[in-house]
Amino acid sequence: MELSKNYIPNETEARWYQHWLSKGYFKSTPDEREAYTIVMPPPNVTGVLHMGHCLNNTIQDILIRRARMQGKNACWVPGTDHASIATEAKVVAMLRERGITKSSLTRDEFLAYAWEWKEKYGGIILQQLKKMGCSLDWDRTAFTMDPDYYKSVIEVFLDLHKKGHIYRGKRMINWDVKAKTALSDEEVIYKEVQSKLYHIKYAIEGSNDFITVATVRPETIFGDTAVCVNPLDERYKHLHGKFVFVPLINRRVPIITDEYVTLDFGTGALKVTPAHDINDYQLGQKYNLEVIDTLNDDGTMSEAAQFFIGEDRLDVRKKMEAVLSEAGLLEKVEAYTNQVGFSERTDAMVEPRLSLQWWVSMKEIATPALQSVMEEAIQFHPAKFKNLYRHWMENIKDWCISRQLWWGHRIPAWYAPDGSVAVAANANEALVILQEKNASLNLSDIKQDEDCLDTWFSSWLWPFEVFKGLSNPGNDEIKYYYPTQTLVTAPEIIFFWVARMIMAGHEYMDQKPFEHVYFTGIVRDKQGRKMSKSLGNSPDLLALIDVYGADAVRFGIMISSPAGNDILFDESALEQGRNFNNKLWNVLKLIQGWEKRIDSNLDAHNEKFAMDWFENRLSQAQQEVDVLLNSFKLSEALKTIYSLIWDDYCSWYLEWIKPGFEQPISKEVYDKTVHYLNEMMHMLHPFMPFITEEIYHLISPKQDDLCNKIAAPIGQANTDIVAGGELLKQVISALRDARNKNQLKPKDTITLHIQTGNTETYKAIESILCKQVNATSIAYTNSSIDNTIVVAVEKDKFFIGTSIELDATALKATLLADLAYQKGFLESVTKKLSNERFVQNAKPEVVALEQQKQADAIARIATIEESLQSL
RNA sequence: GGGAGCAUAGCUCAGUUGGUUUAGAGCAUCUCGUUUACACCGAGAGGGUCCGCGGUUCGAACCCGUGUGCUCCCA
Repeated sequence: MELSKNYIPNETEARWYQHWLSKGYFKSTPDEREAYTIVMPPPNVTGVLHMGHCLNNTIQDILIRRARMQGKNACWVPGTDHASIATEAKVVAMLRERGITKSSLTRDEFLAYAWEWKEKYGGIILQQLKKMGCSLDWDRTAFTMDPDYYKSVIEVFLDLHKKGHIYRGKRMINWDVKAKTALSDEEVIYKEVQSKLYHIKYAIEGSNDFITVATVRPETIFGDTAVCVNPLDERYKHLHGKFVFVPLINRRVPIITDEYVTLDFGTGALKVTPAHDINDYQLGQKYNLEVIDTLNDDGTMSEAAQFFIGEDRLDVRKKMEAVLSEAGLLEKVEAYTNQVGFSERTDAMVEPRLSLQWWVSMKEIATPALQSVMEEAIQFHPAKFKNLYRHWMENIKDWCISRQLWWGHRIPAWYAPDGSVAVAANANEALVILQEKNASLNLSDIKQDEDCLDTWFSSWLWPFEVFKGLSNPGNDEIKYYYPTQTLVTAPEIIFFWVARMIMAGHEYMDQKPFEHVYFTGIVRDKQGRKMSKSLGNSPDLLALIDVYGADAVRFGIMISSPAGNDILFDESALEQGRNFNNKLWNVLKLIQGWEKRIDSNLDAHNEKFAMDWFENRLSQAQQEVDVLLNSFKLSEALKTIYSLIWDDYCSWYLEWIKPGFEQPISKEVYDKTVHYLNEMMHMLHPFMPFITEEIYHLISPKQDDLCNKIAAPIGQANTDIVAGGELLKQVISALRDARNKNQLKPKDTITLHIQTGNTETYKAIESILCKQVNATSIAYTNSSIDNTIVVAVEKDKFFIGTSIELDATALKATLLADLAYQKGFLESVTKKLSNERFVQNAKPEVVALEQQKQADAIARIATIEESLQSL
């Protein structure tokens, strides 16, 4: 078959992916083999493939394909996350385009739209992963809102509540006074507005003096329960421990001190309104201040405000200027620009408001999760994240799990009209609980909590619930696949997700969820900026795959992806991948071209050295790659394979065994060469699955597929043989360099004399050496040869004879540079050796080594000086 | 404000318990070359104050202290 000039990926990739699918290679069912399980971090159901997914899933595919080729039962589970905030936002935007507002819909109507949207657009990303070659078990595709999964999430809520880990607590939320609803942080849009900064005077108790406080929201003073100053502020030191009176209502409140207050903003004195400001709320908690809510849910002043009851807070703000001024309590008003939050839905100015939310108390469930990482039952790669994890887990804060959204798992709590609450699996069960207090209640009296659970409250169950470990406890699959082997994820969600999965695993499966966690880097652009939609610096992956091929994209992203560091993505890495594809393709073409000239009787004597060397070099590289992959150094493993193929195999081995033009090749050499290529395709397959499968089949007829072929055991490399090859490379490079420096054209032939103590070594490689440096003859000598170019490699000298007129100046310059280097080196070694303390204190082998270096340098200098004289 | 991490060639990074030459690789750059797999190629070359300062040591890219710059997480 005639092969195309360059490799064309698209057709090949689609064909092989279909073939693998039709053979069912990616499917896994429990059997007697060792399991290797990865659960894919579920992308948002709204997601489209971006570089982060590409990196993440390529890594997982490499691990899972390697495991499969090691004969393990590899199981990689795909799925998506309902992503409550992101999805709800998308659905709201879609509805808005159709002229429908969320507030005009009932909860059920909205959810119907959301599901419709999910069925239509959800999981596009999973289809895109097929293009990447990801070997996922598609039959297992899971979703965090599947019916069983939903039930499990609710069950976990009920269970944690029963155990006393879930409680209700106050939290500052964003309140939309028009929609009369809480907003998630994502639904608040911050805008810069021109405000006024009011300087208001608070009378000091037992004095005629005032302390002046600056605020942009004067209407909130009715909720003030303290005034706070920085303890270091000299202006207010005399007021520590005193009390002041809130203007108009004359509430007596303390002056407290806290570092939170900045000295140079406003007057340096802060009014503290715990009910209506998040920072004030925290201060209030710290100093046990009273919380006075002065707003109704429609944004009008409540009875607690005492003044302006029922009037809108913004109207009151305007009126306050006159009222305070009249009372002589307004010192001045300044223009002030600040950021204010507005509702994305109604454009109303958002009011911070305290609200009762659901919380998980973390201390207790975090303990085993901290332990399993510290004791390395779960290993982090790179290990540096252990510190970060420990620090966070030791200072863990309670987790607010309610979100003011509809799309998600609705909180299983019901309220009676009197505000009493029951946590239960359904309304009927809740009613029973609530009737204990009030027997006259019926179903229509009670209302379910409007909020949803935080997305992470469902995804923390992922590693076991994809096997129905909670909804169908102790089933065959959970017993076989759990704990999983490796989790691959981004370090930014170590706390949101990784830590919580570990907690849930211990709490519900009584086991860690995974053995290894591999943290990828963050994908950035060339300038180091994080890839994001708003910057528009995220490339279209499918377009890149079309241009370069999936293998090249996988190569490009992995080669620039050192473990644990961010990756700076640059298209030139993809070019490198494409070029590598092409190199592989041309290897195939070259070897295939020899097929019709195979001669079974031809002797392989001249190629023996090359074959022995490569066989051992291959084993050595396989060993190295194995070690690197075991320690999750994927990028380095790929570099090792790349260099083995490109440098050792193509640039050296193939050149050494290549038959002359139209010349036959011995069957032994041909078979070995094909065998090595097969082995290398095997090594490379997890990284570049498509082209390796293609070449594996094209190079020789095959019954099996590379995709699920089990690797042969790795041979033991003979280091002497490998070193012999390295010496040969070194000699060839040195001789080529000398040729180059003396401006010999590739076509110009040379004669070679070698002065060496190891004639036998060179006898074995004479034919290769002649071919590689274009020498017509090789002879051995005991002394210098006149009128030649002299090259020294280790202790051996090479004399290049040529009929071309030599320009001695270039040669001389090179020799002089080398001489200077060697002399400098000798000096440093000699200095070290003449230091008595070094000789006395250093380990004997280190001293011996230095002496060896010294002797070598002296010999080398003598050779160079001799060469210079003969010029 | 609290915490974690990073700093080595133009760029991205290796560099193991401190001693295998005066620090390596890939990409990029430069020179030469169209030789019968490949110009998406081949053969070569140049390129470094290992962030600054101080210390420990016979010996520091590596250990300790300190300064500077950058990144991330939490508030």
